Amino acid sequence: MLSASAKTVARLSLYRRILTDCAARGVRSIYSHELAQTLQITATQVRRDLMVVGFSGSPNKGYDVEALLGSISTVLDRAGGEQVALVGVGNLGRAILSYFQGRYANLNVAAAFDQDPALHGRLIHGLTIQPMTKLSEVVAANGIYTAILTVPASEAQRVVEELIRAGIRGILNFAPLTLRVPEHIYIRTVDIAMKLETVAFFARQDAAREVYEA
Amino acid sequence: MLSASAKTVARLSLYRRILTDCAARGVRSIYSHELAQTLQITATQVRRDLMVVGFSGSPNKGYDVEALLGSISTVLDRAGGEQVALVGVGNLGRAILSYFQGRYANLNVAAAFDQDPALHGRLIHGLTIQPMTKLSEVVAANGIYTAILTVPASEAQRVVEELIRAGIRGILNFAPLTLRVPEHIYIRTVDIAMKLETVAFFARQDAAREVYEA
DNA sequence: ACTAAGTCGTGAAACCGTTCACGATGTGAA
DNA sequence: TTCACATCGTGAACGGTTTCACGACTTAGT
Repeated sequence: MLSASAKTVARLSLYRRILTDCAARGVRSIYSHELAQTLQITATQVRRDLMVVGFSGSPNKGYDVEALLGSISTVLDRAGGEQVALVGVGNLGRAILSYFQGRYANLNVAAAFDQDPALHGRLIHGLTIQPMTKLSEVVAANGIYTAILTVPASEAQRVVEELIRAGIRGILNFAPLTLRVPEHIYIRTVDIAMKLETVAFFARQDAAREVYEA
Repeated sequence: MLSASAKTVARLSLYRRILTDCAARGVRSIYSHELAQTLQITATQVRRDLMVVGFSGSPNKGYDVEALLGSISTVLDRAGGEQVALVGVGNLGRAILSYFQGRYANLNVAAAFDQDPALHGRLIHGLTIQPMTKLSEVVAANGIYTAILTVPASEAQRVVEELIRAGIRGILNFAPLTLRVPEHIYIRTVDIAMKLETVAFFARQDAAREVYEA
């Protein structure tokens, strides 16, 4: 069993994206410093990460693009492709559905749910919106264990409990609050307002610094 | 000049959200461990962060909610409210516009831009979409230095250069690539596909662990 | 007034992730 | 073949963040 940190896994995903692009352009091999430069990290970092997946390059040719792609995919991908459920088909949910529409070969939003009866049965970005009551059934039938949660903050805790009951073990949450989940559930929250506030803060600091240093 | 790390600033934003809620419910004071529990971090972490903003509580009453709110807001907020531009009014851009619509008193999306002439002049979620050529003018006129970038990956690097030329110093990027920006520009990328892949990876690991440990 | 209980503020330690530094390795040129 | 060179793999050092541990403080109860 491979033990990689969340940061390493995240970077592996980014390496793969670059490698896929390289492969498409016919590039056969790549050096750690090339990958590093594209992502604006250090070459050592890249080599460390690849060490984690147990991949070796050659001191002269660097890394074989196809082989590395395969190696990373073995680590990141689920056989048969990762099937994901999206819960909460509001504006953000739709945007995400649209974004994933056939974009990634191994990462597919396979079902979409909403509690609003007005949406049930409607076809949105290629998926028929289903009622929450179908959750367990669909999740089990499709071998889904990962969900994208795009419901209002007020609903999120309740819905997350439904998800877990239905067998979901990994959740990407967009509701701006900290959800309570059992130990064995992996959950990451993307808090856009918080991120934006952070960006604004540092943009302002830089402005101030310029002023003071002038 | 206050020197806080990005992580601390991010948490301050979250503390404030909780405190705002407390204030609305009439709660007068709060202990570090209460804030900690809500965010699922440690009480020490909370106290450290508040140390950074120079706020003191009392050993018996904890922190005064109103006073702490004011203190954090002094650090995070820009006088008159933060004005932000959104560039790229596709599905995700619209979802974000809709989300910020009057939701935060001190954080306002003040202008939206797109390169598509078909969108120019159209009113979407309360904003009239403007052509990119208006960027400099509008940014200068509204004192904007922060932007949300929701354009396709293929356009992102070009657009980010336009933003910087127009005076933007902080960028929240949703395009799935690493953008090249000068030293003094603060940029954060939210890469949804990468995040989802990470979540799926760990959800799968946990599943495997359960199986092996059983 | 004194004690017990609970929280705050913070120096020091621990932890994790990144970077440095360098030996090992493979390749091409003389 | 041998040398010069560039990159790889990795133990050790480093730096930033979190957590521990504990003295200081405040209040309530006796």
